[in-house]
Amino acid sequence: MRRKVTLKQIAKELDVSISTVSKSLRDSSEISEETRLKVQAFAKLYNYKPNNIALSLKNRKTKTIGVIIPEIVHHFFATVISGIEEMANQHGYTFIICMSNESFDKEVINMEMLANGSIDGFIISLSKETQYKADFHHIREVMNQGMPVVMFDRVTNEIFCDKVIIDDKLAAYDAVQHLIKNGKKKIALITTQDYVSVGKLRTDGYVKALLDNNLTFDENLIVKIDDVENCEIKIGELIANKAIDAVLAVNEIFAVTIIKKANKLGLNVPKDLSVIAFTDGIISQYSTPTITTVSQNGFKMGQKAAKMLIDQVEKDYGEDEDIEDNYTTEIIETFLIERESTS
Amino acid sequence: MRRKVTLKQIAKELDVSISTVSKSLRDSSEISEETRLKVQAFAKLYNYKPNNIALSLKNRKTKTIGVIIPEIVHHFFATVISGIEEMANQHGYTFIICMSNESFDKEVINMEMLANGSIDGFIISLSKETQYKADFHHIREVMNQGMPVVMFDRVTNEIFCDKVIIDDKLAAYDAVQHLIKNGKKKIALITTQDYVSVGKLRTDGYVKALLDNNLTFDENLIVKIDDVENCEIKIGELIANKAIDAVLAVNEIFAVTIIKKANKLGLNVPKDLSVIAFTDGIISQYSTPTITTVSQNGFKMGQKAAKMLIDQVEKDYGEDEDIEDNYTTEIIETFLIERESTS
DNA sequence: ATCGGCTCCGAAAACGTTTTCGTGTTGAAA
DNA sequence: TTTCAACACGAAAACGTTTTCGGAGCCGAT
Repeated sequence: MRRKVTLKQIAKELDVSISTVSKSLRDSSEISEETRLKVQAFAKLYNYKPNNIALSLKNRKTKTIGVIIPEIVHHFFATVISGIEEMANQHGYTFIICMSNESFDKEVINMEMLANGSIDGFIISLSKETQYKADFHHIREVMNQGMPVVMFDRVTNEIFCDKVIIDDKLAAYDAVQHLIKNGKKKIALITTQDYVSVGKLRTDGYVKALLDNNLTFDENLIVKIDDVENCEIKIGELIANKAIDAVLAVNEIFAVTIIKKANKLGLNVPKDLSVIAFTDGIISQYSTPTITTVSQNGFKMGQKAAKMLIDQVEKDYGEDEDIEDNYTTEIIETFLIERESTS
Repeated sequence: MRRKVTLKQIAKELDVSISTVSKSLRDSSEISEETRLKVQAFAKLYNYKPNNIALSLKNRKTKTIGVIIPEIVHHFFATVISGIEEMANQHGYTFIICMSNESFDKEVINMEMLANGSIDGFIISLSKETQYKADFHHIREVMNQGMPVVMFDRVTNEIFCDKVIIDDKLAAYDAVQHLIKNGKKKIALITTQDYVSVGKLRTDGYVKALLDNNLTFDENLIVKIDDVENCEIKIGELIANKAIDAVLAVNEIFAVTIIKKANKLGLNVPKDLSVIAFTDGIISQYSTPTITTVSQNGFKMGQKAAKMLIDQVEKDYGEDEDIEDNYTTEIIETFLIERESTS
């Protein structure tokens, strides 16, 4: 149970100064070869590794990213994390994950908790409640302290910072276009409440596609669901009463739910009802029938977000105070993965 | 863009010493009420928060847990993380996640990367490759440095440390028993290679259940799959050639795959073929039919693991060197969630 | 006047690094 | 013999805390 060895201990043991040890290990030319080798050998023997915390304190850089997401038991977010980890790892960064559980308060607490020097910057996807309240003071706070922030997927126009998103409106537009091309005329939309940024945009795209194709836009064909738990009822009503022939769902759960309902009613998917879902996750790949989805490429989003953040962090270092606030918004391309739920 | 304010700055501004500021903020009785309030007001105004890194250095405790898992885009592991986060948060801990991607080398690198003082202890689930190689020197290494380690799910008997697992053998036994009770006689097992600890145990349970019920144990009814990608072929052969009436699958993917194959052959699940899967994830809940699963309760596993680790970390603090090495292994109870794939 | 005991505060060490700036010792050139 | 550079190394500051210890200054008691 030998505890970690420090420079001081090595110095004492070898009867040289701490500086000499440090320099030796960093191959400084100030040190004679003899001493250098001696120190290096000793350090290797005792498996010396510089203490990260001490380095962080000294350099005022932790090489750690704070990631705040609504939840982690969620294919899309898990995929984003995966992308973040890849990029972070590549650049020698680690990351701390906090979950807001869609709660505003927890989001705030987590940010404050990490903003005390523990991390170099944030990657965040806003909680529903935060988007609902439209209260972003905590984000401004950390940015004011000079901490870079990158938002992904659930973003807001009220904050100027780097962002990574997909073109939700266009993606929805294209999906609906695809359904129309296949002869569908009565297309429903199952989405979330409008305060969720991506939900609103997808609705816009859906509406635009209908109008551009001279289809009547029927308000009643849009089902807005606030809670995944109780989606069954509303979706059940939709399929039972509206004689629709296609559906665009903003997530997999909604999609698989309506497919199940349709099957129960003796409807065939995709013949009687075509279904497209946002978020290409595990459900779409393994449900019966498999579901056509809009691929969000969470992995790439994570990579981009991490890259942007790291660039910001390391840029800060050079320019000191007069940072040009030219933030960019990266748009990740989406594409339709066609499976059995459309024909 | 005011950067974070420090004790030193406050001290200078108020023309007192750093000690006075520190003590004031910690409500020390050494400081007069007047000074104390003045300092506190000033600190509040400038939104002072103690620098975490400095505290970590001073206390030689980071209040950070290192979590190493094979992958994160995986329902079970994501759930465990969720449990860890809950417990960690409750105790004021944060955690850093690293993925081994089932690679031994990456597992080692990640551990070494974090063992330099960045964290107080590890929670780890071994990578497949590590279990295959049975090389655990990196775990021993960090433990020798006095860093607590807790393993979960994918564990090894060769390391003595706290562990959190389910009783895989018993769970498999119970699942098979359930199938037998329902009149099934020719029960197949779709599992992984034996070096994966849980795979081996589940096989043992499967075999024992058969023998205890005087059913013939047929080696050919066990399909061992190394790679999820190519599972379709082997599973297809099983269902086509063996005239089985039930299956125990060690994960959801295998289960849903055989269900799909069965459907294609015109077999009805559960009537012609009953299916039980390990790991209660999202697929089982939404596939058609929904799948009966052995619930592993990843959330609870995460909680327990985090609790055990935190206890170790904070115990160390008191007892110094003569730590009683009485490690415990927590067994999380499992239960069968009956759904449509069994009758 | 001296002493003891408060109250209130500051200096300094410590955590483990890196880096700047001295400084002492050589050897060679003048 | 003096002078000067080159070489090899050490002292100390800095990062931001907390905490121990040592005083001042003051008041009341001897």
